[in-house]
Amino acid sequence: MTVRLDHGILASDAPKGRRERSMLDKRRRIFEAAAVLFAERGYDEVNTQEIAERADVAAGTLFRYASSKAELLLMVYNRELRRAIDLGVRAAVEHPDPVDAVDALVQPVLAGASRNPFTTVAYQRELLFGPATEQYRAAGLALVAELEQAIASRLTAAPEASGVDDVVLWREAHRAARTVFATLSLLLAEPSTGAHPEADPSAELRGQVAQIVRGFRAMLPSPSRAD
Amino acid sequence: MTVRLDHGILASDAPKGRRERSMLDKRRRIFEAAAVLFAERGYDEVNTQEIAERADVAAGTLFRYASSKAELLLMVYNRELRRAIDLGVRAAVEHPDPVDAVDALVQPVLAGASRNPFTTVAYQRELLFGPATEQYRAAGLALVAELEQAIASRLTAAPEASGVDDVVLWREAHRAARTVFATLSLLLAEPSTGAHPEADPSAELRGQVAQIVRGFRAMLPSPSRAD
DNA sequence: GGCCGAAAATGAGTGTACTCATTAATGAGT
DNA sequence: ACTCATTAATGAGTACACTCATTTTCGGCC
Repeated sequence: MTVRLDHGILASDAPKGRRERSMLDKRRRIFEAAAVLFAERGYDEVNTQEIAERADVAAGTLFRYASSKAELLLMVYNRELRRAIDLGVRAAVEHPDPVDAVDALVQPVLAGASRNPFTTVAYQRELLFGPATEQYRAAGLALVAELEQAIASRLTAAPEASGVDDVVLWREAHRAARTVFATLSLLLAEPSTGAHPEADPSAELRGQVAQIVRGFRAMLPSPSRAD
Repeated sequence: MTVRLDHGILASDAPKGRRERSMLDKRRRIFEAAAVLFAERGYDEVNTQEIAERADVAAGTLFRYASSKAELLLMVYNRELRRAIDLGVRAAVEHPDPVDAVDALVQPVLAGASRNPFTTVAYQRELLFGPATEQYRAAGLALVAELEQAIASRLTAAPEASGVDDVVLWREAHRAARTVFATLSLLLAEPSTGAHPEADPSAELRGQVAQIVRGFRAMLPSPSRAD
């Protein structure tokens, strides 16, 4: 059962022993069990015992792979967020207009959320307000930072940004990006707040993005009246 | 069940019997016990048993006055939010400039939060992402709506808003107000995310508000170049 | 193959938020 | 003052996330 690699392929995708393979497989089983159960029945309605059973591990073993139930949720849905961001980045390059581009960047996140609204609420809750030290939470926050970075980059690339002091430009771009994400978060919380029963969250998001991007432009000192 | 009052005083502040008085007093004791313990040791470090003991009621009795530990938190900190909003509203009228005014409206919320950063994180978490049906959560969300309304009102009162179609004006004003609150929420989550260790959250909030208000102005169709 | 230290897995145990069947208190009617 | 239906209070019980002392498995070494 030894893995023989005469060519120089990286060890990372060549499991080195029974032990490591077993752990990788357990991780996979746990991930899948959690993913399926959360999707089918929702975060609150699933208990860790069930996830452990479906993954065919003991109850305590779960917590060697994710330090809490919330971390399991983060682990699973980080992948969805990853996908949504990649989709958004690819879609954004098609749009010359900054508003269109930023809108295209964030819409996939909203779209992904509409599949499991309440589990998305739980994900947002744990991501933004959860305990500070957890590994999958940190990974999720890194994804958020990446999304914000993508938004900021797109904004600074706009033609009207030329000739503006870089420090000011990037500060304002990051502010706008942060604001866009904040708005997106609140929109994702809506199933829970029920505060603004928007007929069309997607259109509302676009409206907010338009306003924020306009605000960003208006803050730039050089008043190049483009558009 | 008839309320007999020969003078026209409202029934609400005239306890009608031993039972009602006893319940009011219990509510007061529970509120105070929760407030003190949360403030002293933080939400996570206090258990409901301790609150019950300090309030001198049985463990089960707590849950007749607040349906969950989270509801206790909401109950207590809604009062802080109420205070902060009132402060903000009073401060805002002093400022002729809309950016200054909106900034003045929201700064007290941030200031109040800095007293108990982590308990504020918990409050935000429960307020925005908690279970949908709870009474104190609904009250808290109403306060948020009130804050957003105050912001929107102030924005529509700006001179450059005159002569703009009311529907557009209010739609954009509410969007901006919502965005301001979203931004504020993220800023309040910072102790937990640690993502942007701003030296000065207050200054950052002002920067974001400036951008959002500018965006609001820029969306108004009539391009009255005021200021 | 057999031994041994290290690492992983296990599941009974623990703390705690919340429930609910039972008990106690209240006040309206007589 | 007594009865009695209604409502509040109670605290032992339950469910569930999470812990940790013990057991099992692994893999390097002879």
